[in-house]
Amino acid sequence: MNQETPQLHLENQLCFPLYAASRLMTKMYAPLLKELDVTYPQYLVLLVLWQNGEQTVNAIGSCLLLESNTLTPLLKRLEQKELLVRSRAQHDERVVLVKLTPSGQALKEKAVSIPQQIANLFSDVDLKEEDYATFEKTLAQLVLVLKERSQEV
Amino acid sequence: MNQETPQLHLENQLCFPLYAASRLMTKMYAPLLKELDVTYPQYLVLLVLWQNGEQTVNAIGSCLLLESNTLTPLLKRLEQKELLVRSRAQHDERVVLVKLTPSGQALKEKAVSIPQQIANLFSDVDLKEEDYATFEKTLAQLVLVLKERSQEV
DNA sequence: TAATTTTAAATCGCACACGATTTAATCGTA
DNA sequence: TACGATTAAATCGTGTGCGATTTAAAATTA
Repeated sequence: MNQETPQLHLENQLCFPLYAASRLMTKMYAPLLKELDVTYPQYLVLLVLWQNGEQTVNAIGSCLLLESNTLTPLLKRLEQKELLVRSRAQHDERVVLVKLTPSGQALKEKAVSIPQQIANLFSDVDLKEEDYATFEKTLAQLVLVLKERSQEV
Repeated sequence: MNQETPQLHLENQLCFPLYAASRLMTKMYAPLLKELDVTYPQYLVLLVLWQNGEQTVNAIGSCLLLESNTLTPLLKRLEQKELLVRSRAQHDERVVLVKLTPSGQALKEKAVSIPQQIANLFSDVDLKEEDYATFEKTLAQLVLVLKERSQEV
């Protein structure tokens, strides 16, 4: 069809492979997360809580680049599952503290094997160690740059 | 906090940087796409139509890795904006053909500058040409592998 | 040909994302 | 101490994504 504007071809965009990879990767996690009865974004919140313990909605958001408009409903769902509790901070009533329940903490034991299970799904992929290292590093750099850019008002 | 399970640390996941990069990248496009009055997924559909011309819902979906459950409502919105028309194929009434309207075709002229504008936003980023090439190649490989895996039933 | 299976979209329900606004608490300053 | 500005969550509305199901048409097969 249109050969005059290759810059608009799907395969020449950086954005699309990122969008595709992100969604496909999430789908790989789906069957594993089903065992935990959580969604992928809920899993990310749990990762943050397992790693850093009790913290504010904003703190979780700054880890995951999400805001209260997304987090509040998500946290309410995790609260309904009794994986965490939300409470107003005493020293500042604006702040909501999020803390794992014992059952939320315990769920970590079921989650520890997930990274290895995901890695196993890639075990047969022939990818140069070196190229993968470059990939991870460049991706991290990209995220950093994008974060900077998005904060510029 | 928890030093015993580094495999669950956010920074050690591959999935999270992909998720973050995808969302941040979409946000970079937002102000440019606002000029066209389309969303990012709508823009992707237009890219496919500009590139390949009239085609079925399934064909668009296989380019973008989306299915009719996502595409049908999205295409209806683009139809309401009069950027495209949907019609049943005569030879097979199950199939819906999607075709740009003149105004949908014309919108391409406003879109051609977008890739360059995005590139300009990265112009000051110090990234080795070579590393970026490796990055793009590895990302494309990753998407291929993930596509294969997701098709395995 | 008639019954069964397959296929393409559409529909449904739920859970994100996110821009924009609102609410309530705290801060900063005159 | 008032009072406007700032801050943290919550709320609201729209638009995806996607698993699951439904609908209707076409293909296959008994």
